[in-house]
Amino acid sequence: MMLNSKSTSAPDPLLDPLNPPQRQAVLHAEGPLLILAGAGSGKTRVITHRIAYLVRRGVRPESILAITFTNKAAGEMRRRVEKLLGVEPPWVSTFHSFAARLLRRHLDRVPPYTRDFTIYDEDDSFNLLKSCLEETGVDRGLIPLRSLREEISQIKNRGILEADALPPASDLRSRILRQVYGRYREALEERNAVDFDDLLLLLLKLLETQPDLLERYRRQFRYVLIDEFQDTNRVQYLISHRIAEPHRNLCVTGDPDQSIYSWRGADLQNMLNFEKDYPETAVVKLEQNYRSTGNILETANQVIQFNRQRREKVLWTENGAGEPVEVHCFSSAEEEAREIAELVEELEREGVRGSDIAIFYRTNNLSREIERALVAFNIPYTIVGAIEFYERKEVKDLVAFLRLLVNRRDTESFRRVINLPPRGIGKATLEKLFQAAAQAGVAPLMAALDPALRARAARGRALAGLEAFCSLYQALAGRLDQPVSRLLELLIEQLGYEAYLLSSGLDHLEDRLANLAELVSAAAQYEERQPEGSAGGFLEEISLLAAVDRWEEKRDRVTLMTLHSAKGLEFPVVIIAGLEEGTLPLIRKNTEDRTDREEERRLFYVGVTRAQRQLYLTHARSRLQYGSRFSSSPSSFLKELLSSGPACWLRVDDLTREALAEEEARAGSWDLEWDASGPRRRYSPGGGRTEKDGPEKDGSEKEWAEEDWPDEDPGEDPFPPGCRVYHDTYGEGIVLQASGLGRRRRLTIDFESVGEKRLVLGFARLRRI
DNA sequence: CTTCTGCGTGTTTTT
DNA sequence: CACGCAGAAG
Repeated sequence: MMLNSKSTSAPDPLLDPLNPPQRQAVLHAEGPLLILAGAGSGKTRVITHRIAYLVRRGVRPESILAITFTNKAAGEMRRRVEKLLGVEPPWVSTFHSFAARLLRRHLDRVPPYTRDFTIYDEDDSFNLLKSCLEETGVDRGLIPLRSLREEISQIKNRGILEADALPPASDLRSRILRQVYGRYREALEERNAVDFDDLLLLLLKLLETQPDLLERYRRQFRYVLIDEFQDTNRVQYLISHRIAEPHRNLCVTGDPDQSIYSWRGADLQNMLNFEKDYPETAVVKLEQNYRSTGNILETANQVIQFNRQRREKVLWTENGAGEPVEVHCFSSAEEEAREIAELVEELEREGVRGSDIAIFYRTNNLSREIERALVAFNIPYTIVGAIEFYERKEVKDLVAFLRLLVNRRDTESFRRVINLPPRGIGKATLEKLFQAAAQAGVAPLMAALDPALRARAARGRALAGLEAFCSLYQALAGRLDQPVSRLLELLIEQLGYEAYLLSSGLDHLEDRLANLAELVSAAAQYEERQPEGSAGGFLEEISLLAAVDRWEEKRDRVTLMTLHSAKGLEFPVVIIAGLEEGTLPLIRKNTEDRTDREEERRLFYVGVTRAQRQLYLTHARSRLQYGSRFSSSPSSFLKELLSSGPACWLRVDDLTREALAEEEARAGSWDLEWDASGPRRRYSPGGGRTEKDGPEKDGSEKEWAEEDWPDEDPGEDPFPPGCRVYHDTYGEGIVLQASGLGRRRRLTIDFESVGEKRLVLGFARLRRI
């Protein structure tokens, strides 16, 4: 990794470790700069050294605005600059955190917003949108909420804030969209809340409508750096453009081949058109890779060359070729998971640390099977994302209460906690309360706190419940000056939340109770980091935290994450699972081409280029989904990998080759059973009945214990020629001949159903019969 | 008002 | 399978 550079003049820690293009990028202090940085080309190093270099030249650290993709990356960058300089640049963050920080200072310029606004996450804004839809009386069946939400997000990412600014509605759908969007916008303002898109959009509007603010930040941020520029959306680009326009010190880095967020509004055009807005841009290309072995890089290049919409770029390295990249095929996802666990175990036996191993997959649900296998093998792991801590019910409950304390207009949180624990306030009461609030022109919480108003909305048990809630609320509101962790403790205690959990009949009670403690300790950690912090600051931090940000690399723990989360990271050993057509590339049914194969390929590329020393690609022939088993073919990406003929950098399982050949043969045939429904077919073992997930598996799994598979041990031959065997897919057969030893032993078997096949012992699930 | 049951449906990916 | 939702009983 470290470059060996012996400079003749005095050693310079900022420039010496850099190669010529890297150095050029660092030295280009003034004027627009576009750094096309291939994977593993030392981009982060260039950015940190550039920041350090600017500071050394006399630029004040607070004049530098650096935007990264995750908070984790931001933290790392700050630390690295600190190491080089002894100074931490204060403005290194994600776009969203940066926006939140500025809005926290100025959003009261856009009434009715105040600086105590709440940030709504996906879930909150989804719920809010749902009630907006109900209010407007639009038939729910007309447009799925999901797509409505998506479209609204797209609108915002295009920079449109007011519903009136939408093009006049022509069809029913856009009329509804316009109407609901308008209502949603209003509802957010009433609640003093912003969603993720608003953070960016409102900041842009603030810069566009408040000349003094624009001026101020233009003067402050004399140098702007944007990392992962290929994944910025229009609004993000405009924010940086507004700030950098006069002084033109805008440095962007990115790799078009790693653009994987177009579904979130990321716009490659930002990168491709950069030179239009900044014609005097200097372009630096970083193509030397320091991260991976030659073989891994070869694989990466082979993958990405199949994309048509790209600028030619070939990564190269001086690193050795290393081990070949391995492709493995398994009969089922369960087996895939088990074999991955076994592989991890073996690697660890060889001395690889668990934390040096990462397992990637396309969708979160693929982690389950793998997790199960790792647990069975007693291998410690951490999983990034999936069931997020801050999305758990018990955590959300408490956070909602906290939010309501900070922002009384946060009606979504109010809804969540008003009857928690149950105190007899139901839909009807709530409805009346909302009406009373609307009439009085106040937020529902304020109506509840007003004795006259609440008496109008409820009586009897419900009224008593409201009163109980209000006295609790007021007691806690009086304690807002306390540290957040203390406030949370009080909250848990006074709500009687533990007792409520225990009597709620929810499952995983110990976990939930432990989560309460973890939340309190997260707050305590926040206080330690931010002694000046407030409840509002804590809330902001947790709502802008990404899954990876919460991930702490723990020694000896294998890491599991989605390919998206893997962006920007690197691991000595990488395993990418589920390389199956339909899964990676992911293909959604009933949606034509909404998924972009090129973006899927880039995603695969991102995964491949995370690997430093070893890369394993696995796929399974069948997978459980929705409770029944579906068969799956190898990913077309694997086919592409193999298309260049025999390659020394790739070691491919015979079963994969067979599967690909089968797929090819099938393509032209009219085999109804296999061909009817596209890439995903119900699994039919031996070509017969549909197999429902049955209990018979348990019995057979035991027989595949690892001790049956001597590794490179010539001992006795478990499958001598002439013996009869059973195979999960092919059924019964007779071993004709065998060669090789241990797990790599190859068998030629004559199956009754499909004829002769060659299989690799270590990966074929064979049973002697 | 709360809780239970049965039915239908199927979420990429994440700030 | 597993979750959310609608509808009915208590």
